[in-house]
Amino acid sequence: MMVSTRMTAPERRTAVLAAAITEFARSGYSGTSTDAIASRAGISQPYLFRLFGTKKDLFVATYELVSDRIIAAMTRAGTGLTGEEARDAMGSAYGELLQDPELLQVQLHGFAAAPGDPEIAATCRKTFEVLWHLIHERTGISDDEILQFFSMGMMMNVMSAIDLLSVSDHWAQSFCPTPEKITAIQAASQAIKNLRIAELDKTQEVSA
Amino acid sequence: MMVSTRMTAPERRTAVLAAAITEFARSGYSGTSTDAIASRAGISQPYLFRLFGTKKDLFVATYELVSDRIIAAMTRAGTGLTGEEARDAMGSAYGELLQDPELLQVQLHGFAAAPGDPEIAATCRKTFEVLWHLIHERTGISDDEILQFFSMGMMMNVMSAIDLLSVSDHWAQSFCPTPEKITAIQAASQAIKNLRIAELDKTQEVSA
DNA sequence: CAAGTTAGTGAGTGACCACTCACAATGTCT
DNA sequence: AGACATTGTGAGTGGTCACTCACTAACTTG
Repeated sequence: MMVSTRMTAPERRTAVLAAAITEFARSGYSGTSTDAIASRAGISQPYLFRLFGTKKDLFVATYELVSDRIIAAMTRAGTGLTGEEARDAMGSAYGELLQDPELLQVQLHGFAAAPGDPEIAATCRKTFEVLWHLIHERTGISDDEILQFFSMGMMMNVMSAIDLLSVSDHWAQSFCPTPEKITAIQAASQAIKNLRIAELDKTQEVSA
Repeated sequence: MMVSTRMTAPERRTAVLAAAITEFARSGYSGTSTDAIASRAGISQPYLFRLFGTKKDLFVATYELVSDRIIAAMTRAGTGLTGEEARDAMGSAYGELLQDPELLQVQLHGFAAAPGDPEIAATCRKTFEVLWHLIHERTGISDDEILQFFSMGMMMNVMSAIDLLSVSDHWAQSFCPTPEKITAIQAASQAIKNLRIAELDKTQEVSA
């Protein structure tokens, strides 16, 4: 019936990771079933275990992929610049990730899962370490400024998770780092919400 | 066998909420079983459902209690002060919560659960709103400064979750907001870790 | 003490979940 | 064409989970 598109194992792994980002972003480590990831990736659930071994291994791999993408985006933004220019460029690069909230949300779910799992906690600390040195070396800003830089990043993670910018009141909009981006981010936020609703409808259709 | 200490329902509710804070802090919304909370609270699991109706209702109640405590701590710190003095006092009050990480971790788990549950997301936004107005009215600082204030708070939530201050390298210690508190916080972090290990041992004894 | 109310539990139930194993389909190489 | 390796799945399995129901134990009030 279904035309089976065979892939190489590495190809399939990256496809599974893409699905895992979406599912883990929404429901977190414990809240996501391996079944949900497998069916989103278009493979059977047993094969997912052959590719990744364990749910935790898959989560860590997903988290690390997300971290790599974030680090890559910031590195890209900072190349050729130094000092505060580099800092600002890297900061905006992180801010632009708000428009693709899945990455930030997976990161947040890594942090949230950390108190219950030392291995995940260690992975999170490792990416902190890499990012700290990246910023330190590229920008040369002070420790305090790096702390503020990270803080703003964590704030954005949370903002994207609780969809803060969907509130139109002044207090909520005042969280938007750069006013001229408000409309773009709101549009993105709305688009994602529509996508989710559409998906929900689809699920209901199927189960009906 | 067990001497049953009967309580009134409200008393029992607060006892259950205390247990829920501990369990949800460690394992989050999906990762925590109602059984774990009930047995920590010393009651049967069916009675937990009679008291709270639903796991989600219990989580929201726990999150709201935590928020109330955080807001109370900051309000207490800020009374009698204005402007930057009030801001600094409230900031240190939040910083001191690092020594009792359960509150910050429950908050973080609320944020993490938000993308998967609109009701939880709305609850999180509500506490953001209350806190924003509290800070705005008590300190009168600018919107940007409030953003920075919140950002630092979110940073501390994450720091406590991934136990960042347990790393002794310079980059990690540079995240500690006030150097003179390092030893106190590290001591607290170590004490909590010991507690957890002791608990784990106890569990293993029981199951052995 | 009897009647009523409130606190509390033992024993399930159906659904789901991480993970396994034996086996099939599809390619590649000679 | 046949041997071999790789990709992939159907059908489970033991365990856990949120939640329910019928019931008992204890306090309160007249």
